Amino acid sequence: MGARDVRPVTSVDVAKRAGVSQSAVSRAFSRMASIAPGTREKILRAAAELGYRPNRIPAIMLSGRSGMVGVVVGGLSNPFYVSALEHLVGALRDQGLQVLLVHVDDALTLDSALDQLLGYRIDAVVTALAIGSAAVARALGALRIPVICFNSRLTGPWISTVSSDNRAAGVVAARLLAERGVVRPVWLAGPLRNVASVARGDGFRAGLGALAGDLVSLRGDDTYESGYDAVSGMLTRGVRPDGMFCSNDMMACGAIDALRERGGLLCPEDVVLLGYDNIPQGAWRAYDLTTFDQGVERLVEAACGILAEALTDGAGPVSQNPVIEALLVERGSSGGG
Amino acid sequence: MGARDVRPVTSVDVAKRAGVSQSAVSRAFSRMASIAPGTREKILRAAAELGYRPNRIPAIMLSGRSGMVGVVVGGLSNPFYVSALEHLVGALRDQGLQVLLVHVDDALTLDSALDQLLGYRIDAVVTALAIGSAAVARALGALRIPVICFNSRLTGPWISTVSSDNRAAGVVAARLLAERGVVRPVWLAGPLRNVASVARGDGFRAGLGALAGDLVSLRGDDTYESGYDAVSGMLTRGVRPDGMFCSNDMMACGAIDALRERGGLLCPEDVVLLGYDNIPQGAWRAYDLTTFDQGVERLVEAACGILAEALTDGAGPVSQNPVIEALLVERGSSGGG
DNA sequence: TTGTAGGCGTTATCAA
DNA sequence: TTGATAACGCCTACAA
Repeated sequence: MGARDVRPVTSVDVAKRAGVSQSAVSRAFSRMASIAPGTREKILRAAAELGYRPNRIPAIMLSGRSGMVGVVVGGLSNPFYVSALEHLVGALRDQGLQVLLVHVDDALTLDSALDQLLGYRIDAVVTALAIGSAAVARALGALRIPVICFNSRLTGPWISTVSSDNRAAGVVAARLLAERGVVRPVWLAGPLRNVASVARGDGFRAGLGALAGDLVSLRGDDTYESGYDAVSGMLTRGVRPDGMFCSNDMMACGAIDALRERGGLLCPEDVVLLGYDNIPQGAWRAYDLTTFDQGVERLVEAACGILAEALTDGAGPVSQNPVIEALLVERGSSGGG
Repeated sequence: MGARDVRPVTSVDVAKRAGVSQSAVSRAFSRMASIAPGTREKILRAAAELGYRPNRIPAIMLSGRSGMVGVVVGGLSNPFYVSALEHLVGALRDQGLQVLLVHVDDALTLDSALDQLLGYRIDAVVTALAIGSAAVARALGALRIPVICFNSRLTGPWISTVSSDNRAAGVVAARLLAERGVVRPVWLAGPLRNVASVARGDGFRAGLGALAGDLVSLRGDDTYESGYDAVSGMLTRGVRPDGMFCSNDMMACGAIDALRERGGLLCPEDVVLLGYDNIPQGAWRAYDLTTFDQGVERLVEAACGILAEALTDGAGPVSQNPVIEALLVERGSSGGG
């Protein structure tokens, strides 16, 4: 037994020092407890002297609620998810909730990770996984605690999803390209399993109207490299677009670089190009990317609202699916800004 | 009392169903406990039928150890820190440790956040705060649990710091510029409080030798915008460098864009330019940035090694300060790659 | 190998 | 307003 094992100061220690009962100490640290101001002060002084810090663990045992929320993230290589995480952590803190962070590579990791988290009696799960397989849905639904997703298609009595209005944004993108006189549009999609990407593509096609017949569709995996490669391949095949909508900003940046390097095409002079997410790098001068802002603050706010409701005492399973409008941010790549 | 309040399945429930004592259930789920294989199997079956999941909270009460590590991050706008966080979370998981994430804006937030975390009886704190003020050091040192920092200067019996060899990298950067025939070097520093940046600058100056007399020093705040602005200002003042070392990749990207847009200067033709961190965006074609890779994996590995030692039963305060060599990654901005 | 019983540090209930 | 006492769910001697 080394120095680490010095027993932390408990309420009993404080009680002894302050000459009161242990329950009095508990009351001194509780908001809505009736205690004489003098007693409380005496206790707080004793507590400060001893360096006492209330232990939350026993309260968790009694209440069955830990005040912790499991936050499951996938690849953080996309700055959009990082930003979402950042805001989420702050918003949860403001609600007095702690974040138990889990990073997940595949469904297997998810299962074992959730298992672990359940041992800690987390109150809810928030996930920003772009991808929702059936296995994931099953795992999350089985938890029987509130689950909140971003841009997913998962459903179930305990599952809520906060989405950006992907389809509407796709329509707006199409209209913008049409306005700019685009006649050879290209759609750079994300992975098929990314439902947000699918919705963006659907909206884009719908918005193109008659022009949709000429639409060239490419597919990437939401990374910069995949955008670069997809466009390089397209150029090699002799396709030279004059307008392009990319399912996210990372791919859009790759597309811009490929257009310039492999095709000598510049945005917006030769190609009117749009992305999605409004990541910081899109605003960097080398890209100056027109894009859609999902409104991370509003997404997170909606998520936390649902969470608050779901965690209300006596609330049953909560399932809501708010949709948040994405806002066009015009910069140079579309000839705006 | 709504649906959420259905009492979770406990070991007593399982015991009843399996027709054994509660302690038998506890043993069935514990590694090094003597239990008859048949009994264990019977119990596991009953547990599966009931959907029992061992509750870790009581064990925390008994042992005083939660298996949770507080991870404190500052701005996640720098992808380098994101990558470090990502690796860290994975590595801690592999050690059976959970991550309680805290996002901190200022010393005040830190204090209250640490207070909260202590209530959860976290076993240690890992922080990737770029900035270590005296207040932060005091707050962390007062915890009396192991604290591990990245690239900090914090000291104390409970505090360890894992650093990249910032000074040595600075020397290497200077030598590389000299080799490339640079005669008008520029150093773009980060904030003064960033000790890693200071060390990089010291090494750079030392490595320049006689050339150091002509060194132009700029200061940014580690963001893209600050790099862009600092270089724009420099160009306005008529300074036209032929070599540049930037304290991090974000500023380096800003510098490259400013050199091109505001000065018509290209890298590497006109300016040999280096960054630090090896963030993914540096590899994007628009930047093709030569940089130093801190070796996140090795940094994290070192941190976890220290942590494992510090969390060994009976270990006293552990304080180590390993330094990890940063590796030059040559790409186009220095004329290499 | 198995069961019984005590205790971990709080909060909540009840009596004083 | 206070203090004594019973939980909370599991782990761990100790006894059988």
